Amino acid sequence: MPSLRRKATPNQRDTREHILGVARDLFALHGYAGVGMRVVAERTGLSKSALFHHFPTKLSLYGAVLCRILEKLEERSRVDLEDDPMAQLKAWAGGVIDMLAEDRQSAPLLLRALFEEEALEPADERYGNELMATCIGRAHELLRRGMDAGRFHRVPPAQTIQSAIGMIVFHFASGDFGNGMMGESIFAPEQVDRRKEHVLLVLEQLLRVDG
Amino acid sequence: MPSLRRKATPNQRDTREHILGVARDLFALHGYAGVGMRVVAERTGLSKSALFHHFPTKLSLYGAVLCRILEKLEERSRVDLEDDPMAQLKAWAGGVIDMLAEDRQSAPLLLRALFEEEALEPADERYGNELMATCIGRAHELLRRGMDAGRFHRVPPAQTIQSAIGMIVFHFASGDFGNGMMGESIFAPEQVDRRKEHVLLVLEQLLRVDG
DNA sequence: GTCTATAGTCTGATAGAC
DNA sequence: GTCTATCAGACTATAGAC
Repeated sequence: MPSLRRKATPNQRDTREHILGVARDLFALHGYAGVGMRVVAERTGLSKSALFHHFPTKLSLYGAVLCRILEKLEERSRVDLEDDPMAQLKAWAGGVIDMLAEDRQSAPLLLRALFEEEALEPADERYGNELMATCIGRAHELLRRGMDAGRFHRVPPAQTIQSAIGMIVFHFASGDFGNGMMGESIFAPEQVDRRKEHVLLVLEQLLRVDG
Repeated sequence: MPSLRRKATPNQRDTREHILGVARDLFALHGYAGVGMRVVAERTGLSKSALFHHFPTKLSLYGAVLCRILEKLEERSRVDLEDDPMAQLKAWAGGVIDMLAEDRQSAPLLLRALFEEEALEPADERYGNELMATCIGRAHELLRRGMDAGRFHRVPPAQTIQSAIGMIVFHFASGDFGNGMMGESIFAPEQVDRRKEHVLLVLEQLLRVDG
């Protein structure tokens, strides 16, 4: 009966997952330098040494947390190239919004990773950049196709993508400031829907060619 | 000749200014927990104790840095209520963009302050919140007037402000990611102009009532 | 106002037993 | 794989001389 709840002697994978979840929450709230391995160990219920057994350095733990998030982002930003450009845009932005709304720690962590010049281990750095490039590349491609087909106004794609990311990531990283602005939790389901609606409206107004 | 370059025995104000500048750069790059008072002292050319004489705690130094930035932001976000709503919008967004572009450390510091739950000293917390509220309040007021006058479409003001802040602050905090996206430094003067143009275009497309 | 010296705590990381 | 015990160094902050 392998699918029964296992409680004792969790295997290596489960322990890793557990550590990653705890570390993600802490890094999101306090930043890389603000989190000590002691606290991570306490919250996971492990000793520090056991923790260092799973992740040989603090930086490797941080890198693993970031890559995990970027993998999800890459996965959720996929678009169907058969769709018309506006549907692709909705799929891209909608996917990213859903992902950031489901894991509330993702947006602050992503933002931090951008300006925190905390160089990751080279392998994580390469892998992370690759995932990010794929995600951004999809947006570039979808905008290019829309403009070439005459369905989108010709606006600078890089500017537009920066705006889209800003509108989306900032909002879901804005914490109490955002809660105060919106009058309720930015992660409340209906608030997430309203945010999606608004971001798509902004992009539509900018891009849509009136026919 | 009081205006000659004084080198020896700088007065208290100059020393404070010097410390604030050094600390701002460091906090922007490494976050609150990532900066030690030892490093701040080294970079300012003071001893640690001399530094603690000017700022009794690390938190008070951090608070002073943040408040300084918020003061500038408040100052630059002023609008002339006699102007028509679209001109007010341009003044508001343009002022904020200019400010963040002039002090490149401001945008990352502001973002950090939002989700870093690093409670400031109560006095700084209150003062900072007040400055921020003034700045945001101006945007709210300007949108309300524009809508009431029938010059702006009726879109949710809170959503619109979140989008404006996101488009502006994220861009100027995006560091190397942004540089890569734009193909040159996001702080190059002509890049700043292009960003301003784009953000205002987005807001115009969203808000402007065609006549 | 600035210094040297230091207190006491916390850091990331390791050694070696079980 | 997990533990206890420990390392050298960095941390914020203070005391007291000049």
